Amino acid sequence: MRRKCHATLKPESTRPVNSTFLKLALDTPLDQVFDYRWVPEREDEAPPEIGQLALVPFGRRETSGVIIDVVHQSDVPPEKVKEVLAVRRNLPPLSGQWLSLCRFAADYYQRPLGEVMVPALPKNLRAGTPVSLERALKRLAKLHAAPDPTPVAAQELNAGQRQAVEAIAVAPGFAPILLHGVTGSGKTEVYLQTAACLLQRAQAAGQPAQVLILVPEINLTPQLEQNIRARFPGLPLATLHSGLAEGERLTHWLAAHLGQASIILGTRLAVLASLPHLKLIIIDEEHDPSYKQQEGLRYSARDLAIWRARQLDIPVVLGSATPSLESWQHAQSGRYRRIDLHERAVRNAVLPTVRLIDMERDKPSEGITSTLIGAIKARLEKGEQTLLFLNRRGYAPVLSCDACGWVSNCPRCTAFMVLHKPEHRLRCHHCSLEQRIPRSCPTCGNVDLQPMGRGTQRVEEGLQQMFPQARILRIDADSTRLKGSAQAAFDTVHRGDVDILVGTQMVAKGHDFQRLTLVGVLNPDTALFSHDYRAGERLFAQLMQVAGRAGRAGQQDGGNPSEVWIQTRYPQHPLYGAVMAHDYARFAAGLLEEREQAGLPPYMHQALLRAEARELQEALDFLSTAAGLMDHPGITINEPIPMTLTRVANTERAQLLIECVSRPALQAFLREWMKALRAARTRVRWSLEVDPVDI
DNA sequence: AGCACGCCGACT
DNA sequence: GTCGGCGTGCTC
Repeated sequence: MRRKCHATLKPESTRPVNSTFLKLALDTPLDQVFDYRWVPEREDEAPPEIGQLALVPFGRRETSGVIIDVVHQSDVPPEKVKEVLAVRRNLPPLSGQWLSLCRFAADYYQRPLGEVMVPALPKNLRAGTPVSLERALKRLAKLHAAPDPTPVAAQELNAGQRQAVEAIAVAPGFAPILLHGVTGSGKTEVYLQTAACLLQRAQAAGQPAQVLILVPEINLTPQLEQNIRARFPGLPLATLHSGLAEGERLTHWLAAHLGQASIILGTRLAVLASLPHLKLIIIDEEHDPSYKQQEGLRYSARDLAIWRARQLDIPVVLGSATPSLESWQHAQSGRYRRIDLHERAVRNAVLPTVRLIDMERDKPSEGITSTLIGAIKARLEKGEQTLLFLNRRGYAPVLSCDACGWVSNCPRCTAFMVLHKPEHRLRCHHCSLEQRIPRSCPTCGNVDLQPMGRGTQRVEEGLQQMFPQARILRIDADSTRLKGSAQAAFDTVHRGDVDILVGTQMVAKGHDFQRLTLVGVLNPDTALFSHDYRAGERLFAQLMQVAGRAGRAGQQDGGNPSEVWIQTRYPQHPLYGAVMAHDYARFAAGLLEEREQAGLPPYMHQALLRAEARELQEALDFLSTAAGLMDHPGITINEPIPMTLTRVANTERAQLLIECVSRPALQAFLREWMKALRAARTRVRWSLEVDPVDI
């Protein structure tokens, strides 16, 4: 009440000298900050601080934002300026370093500041409802008091690992280190001992310290979390990933923000956490595409992590058996330091033997060649496990009618409806439309509709017929839809209650299955001829990764190394040659040469303007107009083209590729271009992606 | 993006 | 006569 009087006291007079305005970053697509008037409740109330959160009226609703400045003057007409509803006082303000990180991300990816900052904070902090920090803190104490598993001593390091730990630990200031080593070379041990080293040193110096460990997928957090807890009993650990409930997320975020968690383990979103005492960043499987956010703010968590390390002048470790070409090239040029782990650190372990099966000679039945069937049989007899990898879920990618040529097209997308047999459904993997499986052909009435091609469900069915006694388990996005079911499935495999595991890329990452001695790769060839120039790189990484799943059961008894069989129609393809030789360096050298000649990343910097409309022509026209909006010396703007998957959910999509050899020049152009595009109001939905990965 | 206002078609 | 379609406009 009193506030109202104050506000209307003398609207025409000069502003009071002591009036206070807050500049707020709000979660809105409008690229601007918003000024609000702040009035003290009591005479002696101190003004809010930069980095605190404020609740404000915005349009007809209430929203909260981050205070990015506190000023005594506003350029906004006084009648438009509204008053702050509340300031969250019971939270230490977000640091200047965190604000700079967000400012950089907003600037680099061309998004409004508030759209970066606000979604990076737990919803429960944003809401107007008061959050009792005490109760949060109590939960935190509980979190730390969780019974730790039996402590596990640090493993003895081999020469390569020791060199890596020392190099990282003594690194002065900003030091990007590419840790290159195959599965089983002991990268995790290097992470753990490096973290231990830094934390101990900080503790000895009486300094608080935090280590951020990023992993590509939620599925990988429980395993690593267990490792960390076993190694560091009692050490406060926070986890951050999208699987957390809001309450949990708040608790863990607070543990990080208040500096109480020493180790923060998380997926890409954790890179935007507030970490006041950050001293080391570790990015596991740094090449993994999951580090790229594919909607909203399309950031690369790896790139932001590196920026963050530079900002804080701390080391950052990028670990991978198959580094991204960007990182590999930086290592070649000397910008990153490369450390190779040559040996397999696990005792007696040798690399699995990788062999090809020529599908032209050995015709598969039920998608599996006789060679592979024989190898599976041998494993069943010895009580060992087999993993069959097929990156295609569902029963069959398309249902068709032999009589008239009808195929199960999605009515809303330029894609097939995928047959899901256990669910008795046709399902579009792009718009999620579902239909019953038609009994007969919708065009000609033929009752004999044929599934074409093969997904994990069909392979599972075929295996059940071939090996009726075997315990077969399928792990893919469909079989693990329920929360916790993925973990349960992996546990079943680890317990040894599975003979044959069939899975998509979900099974390719992270898990070591001790009794697994055979990996079969069913249909990798499609990636060889993809229009996406990164498909080969991804396939190579995937094959190396899935090959690494083979455990050491046979070897510990002095048996043969594990086997990997790849079924292919192109056994001469150089990619497979490099996989068989476990030779990433050769493969990368070849790709880098191709990329340089073709003018592709990492020798070129790209951005992609995407447009969506009801009619394709509208989208293309918009892109043409956008292309002609500004002069662009030194910048290549290509022809607008329809996207490969042109229509999704009845929306036609097109894109425009922008290229420049200079990143700063591209950034400068994009900044001006976005300003111009935002000013030109259009009916077409559009978005910009900087450093796109799927072209 | 939300969330309003505003002006034309099928219903209790 | 209203309910409601989504076109246009604004958010300190």
